[in-house]
Amino acid sequence: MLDVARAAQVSVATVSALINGTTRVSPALTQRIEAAISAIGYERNAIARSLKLGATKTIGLLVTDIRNPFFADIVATIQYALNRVGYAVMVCSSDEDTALQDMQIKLLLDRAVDGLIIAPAGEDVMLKDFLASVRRPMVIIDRTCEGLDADTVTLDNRKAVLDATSYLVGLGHRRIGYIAGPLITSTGRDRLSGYRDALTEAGVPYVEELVQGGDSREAGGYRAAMQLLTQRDRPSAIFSANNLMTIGTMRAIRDAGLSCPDDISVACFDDFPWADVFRPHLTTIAQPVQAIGEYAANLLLDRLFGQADEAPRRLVVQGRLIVRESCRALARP
Amino acid sequence: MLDVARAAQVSVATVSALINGTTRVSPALTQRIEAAISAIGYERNAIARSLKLGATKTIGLLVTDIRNPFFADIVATIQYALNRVGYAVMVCSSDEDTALQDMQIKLLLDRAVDGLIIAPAGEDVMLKDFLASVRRPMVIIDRTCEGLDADTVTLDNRKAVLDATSYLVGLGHRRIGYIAGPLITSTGRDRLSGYRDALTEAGVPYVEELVQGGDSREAGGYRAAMQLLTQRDRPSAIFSANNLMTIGTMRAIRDAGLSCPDDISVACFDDFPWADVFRPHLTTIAQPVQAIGEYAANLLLDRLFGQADEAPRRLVVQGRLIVRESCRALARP
DNA sequence: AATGCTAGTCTAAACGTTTAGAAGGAGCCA
DNA sequence: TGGCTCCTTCTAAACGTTTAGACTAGCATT
Repeated sequence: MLDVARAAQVSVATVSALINGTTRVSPALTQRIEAAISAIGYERNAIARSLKLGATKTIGLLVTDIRNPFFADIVATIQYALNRVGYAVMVCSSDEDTALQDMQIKLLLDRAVDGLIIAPAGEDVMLKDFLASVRRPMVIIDRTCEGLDADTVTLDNRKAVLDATSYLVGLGHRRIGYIAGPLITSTGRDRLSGYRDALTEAGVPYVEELVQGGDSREAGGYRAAMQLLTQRDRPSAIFSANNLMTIGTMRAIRDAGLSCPDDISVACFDDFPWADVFRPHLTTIAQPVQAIGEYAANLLLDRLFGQADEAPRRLVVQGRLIVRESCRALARP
Repeated sequence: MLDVARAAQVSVATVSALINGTTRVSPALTQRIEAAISAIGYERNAIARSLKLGATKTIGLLVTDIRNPFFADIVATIQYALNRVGYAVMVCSSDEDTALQDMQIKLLLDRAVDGLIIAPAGEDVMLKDFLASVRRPMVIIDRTCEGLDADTVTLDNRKAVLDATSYLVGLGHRRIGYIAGPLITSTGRDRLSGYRDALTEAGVPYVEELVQGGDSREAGGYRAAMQLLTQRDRPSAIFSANNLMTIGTMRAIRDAGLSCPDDISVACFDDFPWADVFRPHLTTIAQPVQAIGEYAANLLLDRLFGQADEAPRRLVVQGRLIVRESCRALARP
């Protein structure tokens, strides 16, 4: 900018004024400055600008796994919503690893992001103190973090699983296997409680051995499903608590030489874009992904522009059970 | 930092020296400074630091569609590789829209990224001049950009499709439909040429109407497949040139009331993590995604650290045909 | 006693912007 | 002519670091 100013024989203040349109600049100088800019090929240094303005117009987004289509969708939506208003998005993936998660957050903070959107991994309790120490606008998505004063966008997980389980019960299923996500997360607990509540409502006894813990990845889903499928009194249906574990579940069913829905019914959390194209056509709970992303972006923008000290807002959205063909009705005995 | 220096009664230079470990600091001062830092809760301002150092330790990554599992995987791999060496990744998605792409690149440059990894969208020619004007280390992945002096990592697309097509021919197929990606991209052209070359090799005539252009999204794949399926002399096999179009293709087959592989065989580009779990078990060309991501990250790091003026390197990796059950052998007539 | 070396610390000048407030000039009115 | 206002432009001080080079004191060497 100094070079431009010299070439145009004006002060840097005038160049800055012209570029930012903060003050009127006479036509004569405007022309000279513009000529100098294009002659030199000047590009404003964004770092110096950020330093002076105290904002980077960048937000950090941390998810547990970009490869998970659910989060890929979330990332795309948030990215789009924030780009529209001039913000860039720095994406990190914690791979469900709390140590990595801490590193990533530090990495983001060290890039001086103006705000954060986080889908937390690992145990709430551990994370809480760490996040509380981050003095930056922040919204938590997907899972909650008990006791943390931050905006959140979450699904009504209990209700969603309750609906799906009730649907299975309605088809006549009594032994329903449940492949759970990690119970150290609010999501894992809420979804499981939906399952329990549905059974209770229907008067079906809750059987400990029908609930198997997965790790929310494909491998965990596979192990858990195998456990269920090899029990002497095999369940007639399985509910899988997230999309990656569902893939593992289906692989286990295949490896066990069984067929869905003939030998075993399957319902699961999270929809797939191809669910009605490949067989078995899965019955799923679809999350309103777009809405979650938009809400998260908007909550953060509100904080960035507006009242930073307002009470935290907690948005809860509803899932939707999409019935396809992976669950069959049991004949009444 | 000034506050810390004052509180510890030292100069800012000493504080900086301690924090960065650039010079030895006596135990007495070390203790005083550390006490002051934790008392004040000081955190180094990364922007000021970047300004002084002239580097942000951040790279920009632009893909055409984060929701595409292929790119999600690429993003995750690159992110991991760069995080490991202290770089953050700013991700943008152009949604195959060249105007949006230009905006995103400007957005990234305006954040003063140290380098760029780009999977270009749209016509090569348009992009070339724009990218050439970006004076920053850069590597192009997935597609090439004719005439642009940049490092690239690409797949041997022609060879991959040639293999797949030859496989179909070997099964006895003669009328093989081809659902092409946009021919304004190198990827689109190279893949198509693999198809043509395989036919030529086998002495099978190339039929214009068997090649239908998709838009590389699901909707385009659907339209193209429908076109093929409703021809009087329906092809016995279809090759779909990317993963999203494949979903569209399968949807079209379903909507046409046909079954794969009984009524029509399907092979396609890009593997799915669930391809061997859901039916039909697709025969696909798998790209070495991890390798592509790693190579891209390493090429960029080489540029960032080393010789910025070295001749551009062009890496080409090989795909792998994974035969499953979506293609059936035709009885010899 | 003069000199040199080492270790630890400091001063001050960058890095490239933005912006408050000063300065200068033109036009207008009494 | 003097006093006002308005418009444009400039000066200079931030923003929070890093770092070359100066300085000091203590100690060993000649």
